[in-house]
Amino acid sequence: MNETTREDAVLVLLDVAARIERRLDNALSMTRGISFSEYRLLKALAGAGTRGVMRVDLAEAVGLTASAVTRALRPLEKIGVVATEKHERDARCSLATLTPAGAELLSDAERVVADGLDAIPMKGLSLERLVALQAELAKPRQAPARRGMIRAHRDPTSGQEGAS
Amino acid sequence: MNETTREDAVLVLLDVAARIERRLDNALSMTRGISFSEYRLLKALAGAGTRGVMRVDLAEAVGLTASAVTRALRPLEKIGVVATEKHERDARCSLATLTPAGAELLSDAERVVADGLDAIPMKGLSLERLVALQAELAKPRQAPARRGMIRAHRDPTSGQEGAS
DNA sequence: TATGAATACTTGAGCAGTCAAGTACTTTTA
DNA sequence: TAAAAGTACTTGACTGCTCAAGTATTCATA
Repeated sequence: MNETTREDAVLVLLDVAARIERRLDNALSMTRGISFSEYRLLKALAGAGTRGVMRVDLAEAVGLTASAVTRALRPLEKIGVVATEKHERDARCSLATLTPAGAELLSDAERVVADGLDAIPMKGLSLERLVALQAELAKPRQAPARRGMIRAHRDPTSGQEGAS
Repeated sequence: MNETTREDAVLVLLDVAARIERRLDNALSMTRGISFSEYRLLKALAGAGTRGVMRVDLAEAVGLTASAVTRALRPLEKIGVVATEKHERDARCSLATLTPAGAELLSDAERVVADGLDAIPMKGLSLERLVALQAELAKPRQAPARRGMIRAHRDPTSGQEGAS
């Protein structure tokens, strides 16, 4: 029966998350014409400052695949809120940055999100626990990288390091 | 800055939920060939006992639209884990029930989910808070039903009442 | 230094959901 | 009791994601 309680908790957690996400998504798309995913992308870009961010890191930051980021970024570039430039030393990478227009859109969107969140009483739900849970879940699933199979040539001078 | 902290908490919550859902979905589809949505549908059907459940109530229970339930139920019927019969007094409704094969699949799937959850330390995250949050979020968004616009002819004898 | 492996990104195909509109039926009300 | 309104479900068109495969590039190594 305790088993059931824990599963119920998880089911409720998932349900709550879905509702919050849908609510924020609606608010954003109605008032600013962007989706919640796009909002998260803009936020991740802003978090990287003036450095450009690679697609893969963006994907990691917002919980999408690189493929999804490629597709999501295109319209954002088209409307001029995101710009892409080449990495000067690694031609494979294209680094995305927030334009001034993008920064403005983001700050508008942040207000929308804050308003949306006002209706949601999160107090009592500890951020620490959630972060711990997140870290736990972000661990590699299996095959814990037996040899030195670490990301090879990440360049400290330009790839983002703290877009979370 | 407190504003930011709360938004961060929500963002982390959504992230955690997405990771858990993906993990369970993978586990279920690899071992039992069903998605997490399908699992939730089966569970909702089981919760209704022998009574059939209407599409709309199923949708409400699992957080999908009636449209999505219609589409999701079709393959489940095809493989024989769900059966549909007509409501005897309201020809609009089709009532879904779990077949014995469906009940068996569900109990297998429940084991898979329980195993998947074992890796997730949920302790410290109170179910009560989550449920309160869920209730809050489930409230009608706006236009609180000004006249007596309540669900009309819900039949106590067959429509489900506790499939949650 | 040539070759194989890893990495960054893009693209094609497919899937699972949404919304809007349509059908069939039931209830309300004038 | 006929018309209007509401409800249950389905369908068509679309979106936003995924995975798998392909291209271009860089790193590692024999």
